[in-house]
Amino acid sequence: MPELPEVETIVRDLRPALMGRIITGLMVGSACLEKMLQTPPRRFYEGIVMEQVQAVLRRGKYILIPLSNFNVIVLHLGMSGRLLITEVDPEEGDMIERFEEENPLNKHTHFALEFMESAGGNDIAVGFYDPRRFGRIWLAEDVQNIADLDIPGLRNLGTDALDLQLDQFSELLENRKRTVKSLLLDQTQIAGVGNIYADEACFVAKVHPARSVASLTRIEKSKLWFSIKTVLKEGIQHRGSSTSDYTSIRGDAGSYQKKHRVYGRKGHECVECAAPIERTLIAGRSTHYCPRCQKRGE
DNA sequence: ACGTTGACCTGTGTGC
DNA sequence: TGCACACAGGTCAACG
Repeated sequence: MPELPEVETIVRDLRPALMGRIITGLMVGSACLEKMLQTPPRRFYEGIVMEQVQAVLRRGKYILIPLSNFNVIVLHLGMSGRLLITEVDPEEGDMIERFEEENPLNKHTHFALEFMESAGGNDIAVGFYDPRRFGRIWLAEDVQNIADLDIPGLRNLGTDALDLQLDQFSELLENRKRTVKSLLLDQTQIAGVGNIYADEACFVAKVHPARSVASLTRIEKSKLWFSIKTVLKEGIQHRGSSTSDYTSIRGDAGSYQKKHRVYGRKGHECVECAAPIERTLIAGRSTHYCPRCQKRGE
């Protein structure tokens, strides 16, 4: 589900809610134990309990939560993962217990963190809801430099799409045979772009997603670079795309799906030329484009 | 060095 | 209503 704009929205909401709070509890469901939690639960618990949240950061589609003991909680939401925040009335007793019993989404809430009140507010819990269980959770220990976290996927992560400069982007395209779509989705090259925003960026740049990157002209390269930035920033402004699962930490939907130009619009009229949008498979992923605005040739 | 395919999972929508 | 099938925002490994 979540690509850069969705994860960025989550991080921006989570940051003020968690900053300075102390972690007091942990809930790990059995489904989570098997695959999702990548650090042994006892080690995870001992590495976070009574530690204070120092920051809430994003790298590509990963969420990082550095703690006062130099450990870092790392989260990846996979396809269907959501973080949901619950404020707890102190009268109601143990929040993790309540979370398990009363949360309407509890069947797929496999993991939760509990935070002590700060500055007089109520205690809160953050639940990790993930029906498909592609999400992953790690604890990186004794992290001296946040830039070299030893987590698979993060270790080889490319430059964050929002930080990518045009000259860097052009270099990534040099002498490569691969398709534009597969390059945009490759997290080791560009971090944060997923299936929706790859299609949207190609449309805005008027580039067919099956073109080889080597075939792009200098002007097409810079248009594509600018289009990536444009659609990601638009996505953030609209608090993400909610086409099926994604919601914010308060459970509300983003609105960028209403602005999609091609993604999920198969058979609908192109917003520019009214030709019907087509859907095909490129790099194994569902890909949407306008056959008239995005020519394969040249 | 590529692309493709299947695996990992559950839920939802469609067509018969 | 039931059933089969296609499809879903991500990543990883195996194969050709």
